[in-house]
Amino acid sequence: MFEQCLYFNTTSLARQLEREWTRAFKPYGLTPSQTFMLRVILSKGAIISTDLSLELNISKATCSRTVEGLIALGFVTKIQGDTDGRSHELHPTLKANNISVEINKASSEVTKKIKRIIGSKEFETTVKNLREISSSIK
Amino acid sequence: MFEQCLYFNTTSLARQLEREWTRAFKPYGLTPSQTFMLRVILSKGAIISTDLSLELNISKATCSRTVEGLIALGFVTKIQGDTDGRSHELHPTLKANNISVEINKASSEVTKKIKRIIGSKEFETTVKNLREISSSIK
DNA sequence: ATTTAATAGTTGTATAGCTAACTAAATGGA
DNA sequence: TCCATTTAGTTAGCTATACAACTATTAAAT
Repeated sequence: MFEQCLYFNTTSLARQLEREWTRAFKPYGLTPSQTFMLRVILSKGAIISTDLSLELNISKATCSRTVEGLIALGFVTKIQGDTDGRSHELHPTLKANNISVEINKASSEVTKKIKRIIGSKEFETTVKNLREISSSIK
Repeated sequence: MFEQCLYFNTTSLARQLEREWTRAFKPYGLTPSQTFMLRVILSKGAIISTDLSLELNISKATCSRTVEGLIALGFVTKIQGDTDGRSHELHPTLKANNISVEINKASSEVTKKIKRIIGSKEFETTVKNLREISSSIK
């Protein structure tokens, strides 16, 4: 019924992709949201909440809760920086560093699989279009 | 960081679109999920839960909960059909019929706005690509 | 006809997301 | 210096979503 609808088709595909990436990260006891956040923290080494929510395009409330989860799982620690008393730096733990390579690989495996199915070219133009739409309505 | 990632960019755009469509349907006291479900029910006249979840690409559990919400709001009624004792038909109420035209219009206004920003052509190829990806990984 | 399978829906439990309201700390005038 | 404003983060309360386990009903098999 909603063949032409951007909202419907985007949210619908998002749900399907959620399933794929959930499966990929399950061996590490992590959800996609947790994993993507952890990947940012790992790649930056240290980052504060505000920057993290910008990078991930989520609200600060959601960011706060996801960080909480990663701390509970022992993948992240909060470290009080000396510059600003309101915020603290988020650091990856050893446990996080140990799976860093693997979670990146798990994600790229799913990507490869989908690229194989739909073709590299269509994959890339679609991603490009998504980003353009996203940034133009921001 | 995830410029090339289909998962990240799809879910990220989905969140932004959610905001746009939420605003559009707010005057009717409905969320996007509720509204899209109601639009299906209005267009079919009568439909059972299983068909509804297929049409919307959601799980039967989610479907059940969303229907519950629409009933509580007085937009839908459950009617026991005579064919199958396990299921019941979902019918739109008068209250639903009264806003039918308006909610369709509200949705197409948002669509128009976004099309104006990004261009009709890009809009349409993107939607087409999303559908192709969706159906090929199903 | 009776037992087994499959199907339709609901409910429990969990994560992810949002907005709004809040606390605490830093910044900027006056 | 002190008050007002901004900024950083958390908490409350809500919806949407899924999977898994459940009830009830129908269909199929023997």
